[in-house]
Amino acid sequence: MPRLDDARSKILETAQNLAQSVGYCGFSFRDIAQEIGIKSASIHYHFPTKDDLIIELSQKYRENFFRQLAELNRDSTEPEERIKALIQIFQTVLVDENRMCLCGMMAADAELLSDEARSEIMRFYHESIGWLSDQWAQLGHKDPKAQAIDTFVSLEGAMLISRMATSHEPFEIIKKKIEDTLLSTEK
Amino acid sequence: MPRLDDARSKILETAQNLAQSVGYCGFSFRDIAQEIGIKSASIHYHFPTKDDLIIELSQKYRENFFRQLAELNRDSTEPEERIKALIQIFQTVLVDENRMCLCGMMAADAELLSDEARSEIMRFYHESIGWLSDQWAQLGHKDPKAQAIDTFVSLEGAMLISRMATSHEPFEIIKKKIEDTLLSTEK
DNA sequence: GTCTATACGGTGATAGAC
DNA sequence: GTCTATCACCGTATAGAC
Repeated sequence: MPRLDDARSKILETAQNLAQSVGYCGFSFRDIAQEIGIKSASIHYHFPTKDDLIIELSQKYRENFFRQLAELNRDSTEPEERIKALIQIFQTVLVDENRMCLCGMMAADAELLSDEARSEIMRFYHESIGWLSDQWAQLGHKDPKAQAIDTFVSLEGAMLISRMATSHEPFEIIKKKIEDTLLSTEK
Repeated sequence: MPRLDDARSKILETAQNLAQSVGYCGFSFRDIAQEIGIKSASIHYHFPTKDDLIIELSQKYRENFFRQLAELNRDSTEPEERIKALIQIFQTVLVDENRMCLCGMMAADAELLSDEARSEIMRFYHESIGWLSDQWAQLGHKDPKAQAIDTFVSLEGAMLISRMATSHEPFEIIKKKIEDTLLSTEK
């Protein structure tokens, strides 16, 4: 994934990192501005309101996430490997970057978001469940949608609690649980 | 649980409800003040700083929570029933009050909290895992601590995502999964 | 596109009257 | 204990120069 160095992309990238670290109202335009070395007024040129920024940031996050999943669908023949790769994406965000999934973080802030921003986050959730349902269905799971929701919700909870507890143990346990379910799911 | 009507208790109760709805930086002293019909300066008399308020609020939340669990230990002879009752506590918070568990919400805000406030939230987590481990151990689970963490993390994730998606489906699925595990755990 | 300057409400917090 | 008044600061946002 190429990192564009134009201001607009920098703003989006920095805002996303902050949103995944401290949530919607935990960062300001001035925080973003300081991080990338411009003034907060310049950000308003690209994104008139904070809501505009959050919406586009969430769209980009979703598009990027499902682009990765689409690559998994192309590269991996086995749904089992794809689900493991999804877990790895979340693990990298948690362990290497010490951040929450944007969806989980914005879920906590749901009551503070505009309807449009919240819809964008909901779309991330529903598309994730759709993708996971497909994988579990291909594996012959008897209730793929329930298993998909279980998988997603457990991973989000694991990231949330692991970050707070400054321990990767919760994530590792959920990861192992999903892998055990993969092993016990008959094809 | 008796509701005290002195100002201090009202402040704590209102602040807790707000914290569970919109998180640490989603509410202000003025929000609390308006809700209970006093001025924000009066709150500072009882709690000099917002950090003081959050710390005491978190302590009270934890004490109240584990008081309920202690009652379960006294009233229910079966660990199975106790775990179901724990799920019911979270379900009431989510469904009837449309709120997050305070621990999960503060977990999202972890980077914004003082060390002391964060320690208080971590203590809630660790005591929860301790209690759940005991129950699963009594049921003869082969890895009670891992199952305890799985249970807790899944419930937190379920509350987080259910609230965002305005659907109780994720919570219901996690609830059923835990109940299935209860059924399949040999004594 | 980015800047300076500024508006203006919200925020935690304090001083002092009652 | 609660109030009014006030503070310094931070928040989003805008106007207009360059």
